[in-house]
Amino acid sequence: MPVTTLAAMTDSATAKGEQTRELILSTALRLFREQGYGKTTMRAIAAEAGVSVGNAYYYYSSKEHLMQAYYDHLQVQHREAAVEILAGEKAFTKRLTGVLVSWLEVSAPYHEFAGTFFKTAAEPKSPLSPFSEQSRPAREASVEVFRQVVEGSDLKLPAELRAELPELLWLMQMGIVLFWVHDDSKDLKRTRLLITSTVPLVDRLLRLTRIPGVRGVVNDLVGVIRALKS
Amino acid sequence: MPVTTLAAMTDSATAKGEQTRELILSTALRLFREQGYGKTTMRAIAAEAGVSVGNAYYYYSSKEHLMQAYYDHLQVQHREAAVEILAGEKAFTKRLTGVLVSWLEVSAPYHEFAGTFFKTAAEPKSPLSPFSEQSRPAREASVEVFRQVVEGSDLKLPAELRAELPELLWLMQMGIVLFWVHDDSKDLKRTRLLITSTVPLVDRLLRLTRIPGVRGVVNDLVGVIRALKS
DNA sequence: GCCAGCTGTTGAACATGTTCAAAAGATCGA
DNA sequence: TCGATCTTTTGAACATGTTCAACAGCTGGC
Repeated sequence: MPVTTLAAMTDSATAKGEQTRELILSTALRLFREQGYGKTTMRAIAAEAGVSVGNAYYYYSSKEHLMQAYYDHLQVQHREAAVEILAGEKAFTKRLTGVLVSWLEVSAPYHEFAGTFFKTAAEPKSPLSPFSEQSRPAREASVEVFRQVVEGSDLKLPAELRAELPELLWLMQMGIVLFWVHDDSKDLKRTRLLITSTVPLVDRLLRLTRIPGVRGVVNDLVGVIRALKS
Repeated sequence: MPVTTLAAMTDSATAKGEQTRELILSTALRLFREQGYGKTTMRAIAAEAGVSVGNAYYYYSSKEHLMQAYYDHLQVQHREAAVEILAGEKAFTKRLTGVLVSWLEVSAPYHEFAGTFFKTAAEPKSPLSPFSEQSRPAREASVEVFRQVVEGSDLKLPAELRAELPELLWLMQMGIVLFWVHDDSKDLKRTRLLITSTVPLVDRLLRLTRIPGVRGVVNDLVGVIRALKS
C-alpha cells in the first residue's frame, strides 16, 4: 500500500502510482462538488477517472478517506491564505477575523457537501474526526495558524492564557464551522455575521482579564482545560 | 404509515401495529447495546424481533430513525430524572450539575454506540440533527429543562440574559455530549470532571455580570445571539 | 355475507461501499 | 534474458441499508 503524506499531495507526481492517486482524488473532488458526496458513487469516481473500483480503494481505503484528502488540501490552501493576511495586519481582531473569513472563502466551493465530512466529527472511532490521534498533524497545523494570529498581534495577555489561546481559537473555529455547515443564507451572510460580531467580543473579553475578578475565573478555566487535556 | 408520536412511545400499546412497533424498537435498542450500532444489521433486528425486514421499515423508515426513537426515549427518561433533582435543590450550581450528571447516568448504557447518533449532528439535511426543524419538539423539551434549572434557582441576573440562558445551557450540554462521546475514561471520570469544574465557572461568570465592563460584553453577546437566531 | 379500502406484512430485488484472490506490470540482481 | 519479488490493477463477489410490488388481514358499510 502506498504511503499517504501531506507532501505527496502538494508535490507534483513523481513515483509511478502518484499520478493515478491524484487523478482519482481530483476526479472525486470534482464529482463531490458537482453532485454532492452522497450522490457520487465510488463506481462513478472510478469510471470517470478511467480506473477500476478496486484501484480507487488501493489508494484510498474508503470513500471517507477521499474526504480526508480534501480536508488536508483545504487546510494547506487556508494556511497559504492566512500567511498573506497575517503579513499585513497587526491588530488582533483584524488578524483573527481575516483568518476566519479566509477559511470561509477557501471552503466556499465545498459548502454543499462539507456537512458530510464534519458529520464524522462526533464519531470517536473514526480516524477522520478532528479530535482523533490520526488527524493530529492536520489539527496541529491548524492550531499553529492561530498561534501566529496571537503571537504577531498587539494583544497583551497573561502568559498562561496566551499559551492556551491558540487551541481555544481553534475550538472556536470548530464551532463556527458547525454553524457554517448549517448556514444556507445568501453568500453565507449569517456565518459572516457570526464572525464579525463574535471576534470583537472575544477581543473585549480577553482584555477584561485585567479585572481581578475576571482574571480569577479565566485562570481557573485555563486550569480546567489543562487538567482535561490530561 | 402509522403516526409517530412521543406519546405512543410511553403509552402502552393500544392499536394493532403498536405492539409490533415497540417490539422492533426494543429489539433494536437491545442489539445496539449488545453489539453496537454498526454491527447490528436491519436483517438481524428483523429476525430477532420475528418480523420481516420490510416490516421494520414500515415502522421506522431508516436505521437512523431507530436511533431517533432511542434519543426521544432517553430524553423522556432524563426529564423524569431532572424533575426529581430540581425538586430538592435551590442552588444554581447544584441544580445545573445535577441535571447534567443525571443525563450522564441515563445515557450511560448507550455510551458505546451513542457516537453514531451524534455524528448526524453536523449533517444539516438530516432530520435527526439536534438543530433541525424536525427535532424542534425534542429540542424545546430539552431547553425547557434548563429553563426550570434557571427559574427555580437563586440566580440573580439581568432579564435579557436570563431569557437566553436556557438555550445557552442547552448548547453547553451539546458541547458536553460531544466531549462525552469521545470520553473513554473509567466510569466517565473525565466528563464528570468537565461538568463539576465547568459549572462553578459558569456560575461565577454569570455573577460577574454585575461588573459594568463585563455586563457590556454579555449584553452584546446576547444581542448577537438574538440577531443570529433571526 | 361480502365487497372496498385501509392497515400490516412479506421477501426478493436493488444500490452501493468494500473486499479479495488473481493477474498484469515494473524492477532488479544474477 | 530470466526469474523473483514488489507494485499496481482488475472485476467479480459480498454485506447491508433500502425499496417496492404483491399479498394478507382486518374493518365498516351495505
